[in-house]
Amino acid sequence: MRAAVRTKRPRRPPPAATAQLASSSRPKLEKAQVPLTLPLKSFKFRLANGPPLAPTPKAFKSYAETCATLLRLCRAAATATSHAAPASSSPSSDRLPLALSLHAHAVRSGVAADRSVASHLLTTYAAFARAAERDRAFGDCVAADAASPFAYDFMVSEHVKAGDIASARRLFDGMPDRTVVSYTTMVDALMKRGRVAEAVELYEQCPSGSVAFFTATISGFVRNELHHNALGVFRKMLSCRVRPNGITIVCMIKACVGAGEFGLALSIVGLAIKSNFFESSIEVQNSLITLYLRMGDAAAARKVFDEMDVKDVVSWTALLDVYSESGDLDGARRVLDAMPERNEVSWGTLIARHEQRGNAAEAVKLYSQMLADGCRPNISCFSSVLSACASLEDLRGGARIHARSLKMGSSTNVFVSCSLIDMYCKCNKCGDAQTIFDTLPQKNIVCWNSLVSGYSYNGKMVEAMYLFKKMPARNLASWNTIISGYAQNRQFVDALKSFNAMLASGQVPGEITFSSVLLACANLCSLVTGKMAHAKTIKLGIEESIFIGTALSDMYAKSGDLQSSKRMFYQMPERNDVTWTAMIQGLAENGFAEESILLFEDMMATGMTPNEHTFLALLFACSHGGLVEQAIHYFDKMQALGISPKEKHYTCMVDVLARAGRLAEAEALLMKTPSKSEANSWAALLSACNTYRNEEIAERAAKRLHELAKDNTAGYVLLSNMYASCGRWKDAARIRVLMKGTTLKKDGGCSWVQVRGQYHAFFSWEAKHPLSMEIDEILDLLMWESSL
DNA sequence: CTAGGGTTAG
Repeated sequence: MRAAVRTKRPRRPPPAATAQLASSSRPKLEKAQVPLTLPLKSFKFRLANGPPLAPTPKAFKSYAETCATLLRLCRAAATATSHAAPASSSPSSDRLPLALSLHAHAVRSGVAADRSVASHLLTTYAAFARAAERDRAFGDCVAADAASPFAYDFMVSEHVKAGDIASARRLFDGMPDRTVVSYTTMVDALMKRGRVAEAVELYEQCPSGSVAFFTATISGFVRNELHHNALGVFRKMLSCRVRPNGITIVCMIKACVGAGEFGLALSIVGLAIKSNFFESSIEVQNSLITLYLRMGDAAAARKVFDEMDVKDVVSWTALLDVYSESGDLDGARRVLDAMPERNEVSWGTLIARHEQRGNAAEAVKLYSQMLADGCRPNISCFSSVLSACASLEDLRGGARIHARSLKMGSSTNVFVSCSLIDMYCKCNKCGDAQTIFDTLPQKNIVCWNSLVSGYSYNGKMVEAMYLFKKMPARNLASWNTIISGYAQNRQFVDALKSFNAMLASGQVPGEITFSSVLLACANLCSLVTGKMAHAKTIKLGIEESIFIGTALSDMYAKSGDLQSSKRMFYQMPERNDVTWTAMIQGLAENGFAEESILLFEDMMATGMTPNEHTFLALLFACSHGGLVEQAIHYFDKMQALGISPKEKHYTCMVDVLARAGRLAEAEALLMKTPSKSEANSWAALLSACNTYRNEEIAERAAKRLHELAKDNTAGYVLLSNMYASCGRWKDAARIRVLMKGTTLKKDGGCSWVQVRGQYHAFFSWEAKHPLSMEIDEILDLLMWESSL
């Protein structure tokens, strides 16, 4: 019975079985298992019948071929095992001892040095992940002069796969004749590790070129964001008459997108269609979706997706990004839910987009949903969600993610580490950030910049500068970090000093640099320095930039040169809400309240939407111009536009009302303030009470101020002055005593002069200037002379 | 023994 069934099956398999075989996702496994039994049986038979000697050349050849075939079958079994499900792994795993005994017999029979057998031994051991035996087999190969170029190629690639570039390189350098395959392997490995210079050297050394060789170089340049070099390699490839294939097209589309060469990209797409790569390759179609998306043609991207016969996760993820890029994050979420399968990249895309658009809370929420969906976060996910935690200042959440990244071994990745450093610093945990930094096995320049920026964020400019000086290398971002750090911490003199150091170091400043430098100039009212900075922006050809233009206009206004400020403003090719706000504020601060209000009306007329800062500038104008009615009008208008007033808006309103003597209204508004902690408003009211001699409200204001202004020196000073001006000397003295008791000190005055590009600052509370002794002496001399 | 290069996110 059994025999009958067996003999029938190979002749005419049942239709169901054929269908199953055809649809199997692992045809290799089937192929390897089916023919293995017969040759093995005959081999065992030979072993059992005496030592297999090879007396005639014909017999030798036949025996070597048998060995090679058997080893190939062993290797195929090993590869099939590593890809197959665990259940089916047991029948193939016993092939390793077989391979070992084959090896022994091959040695004894003298066929081990046969090129084919030697190569098979090498690949078999590699397939069974036996590195030691593999290396010995290769060593034997070389010793017996049986090492084919293939054996060398294979070993180079094995070292690269193990991450041992040094060994790969050593082997490559010692190769008798280097093949284009090993050149390809080396160039690719070096490019993937960012060692572009070495890769380029090999690229130029390689005497010939294949599609894979050129494509690997193109891909390497793209990976290292050297898109124009990639385009150059493509031109070289064409001039060498090497025809691109689908993989080349994919890499070139990426290169063109990176270089912004959309015209070239489209002609390459034309080439792909002509060569029929487009129809046959899902990857080419996927990269086309992204190409159209980056060109800003979402409809075309959508069309490519819709017309695809077969779509995979990548296609769906690309579509998801088509939605998120156009700002439709809800649509992107719908795509995510509709996808037949999702992976961590799909989730990561959505998380990153939410994080970029400032919706950090949603990013964190999506992250937990991703985990619930069973996706393991990768480097990018960690990086995005940690940035989200940083902006939420969510230390607990951030630390939890830190723990997971530790468990997954991703925490030492530079991207994740930088995000971690940033997150801990934003949560005011500089110590933890420093620990992460110190324990990093390899740091890049971004890690240094992150920590410098973190210290600046926490106002620790001494630490920031210490670190900045210790940096092994500095780039534009490093200089921007330290300069903006000083500017944000209002150490404007230091900001300008660093700017000068930057210029001296030969680093060319960028837009961000100038926005900090101009901010410093504006705050120091240093028109000369500001003008020099302006000249530099013209020289660099960036004065037309919206950021630079705004900063310049602001700098001129703050320095009192309204003429230049206005000229900058009106010359700008385009203006945004920040630009308008800066000009409105500039006019207000220089006392042109009416003009400021008129400019605001112009802004509204152009259809620009004002923000809370715009209204603050406007209310400031009203307050300084004493325009009470307008202030009330704009205060209402602001709320009508859906902008809720913040403390500073209330302060302005209280100020304008109080200055006009409408003290009761001011007090009433202040009582309505959602945040009761604004001491400055009470101080403004108190100050006005002083002017209008309203002791009744003054008492209440003083009481509130006293409660709130535990650390507000201005409040104490005002209160004390108020009592003094009313003749209530005892109260005034009491406040002064109170100030001393709470270790509060009135902020000292500070002034500075610029002499030959150097800033010299003078402080009222201590003699900090190194030459203060000499300066004082000369001052005494001058005073004595003038008194004569 | 026929290798070596690839698609989405950051």
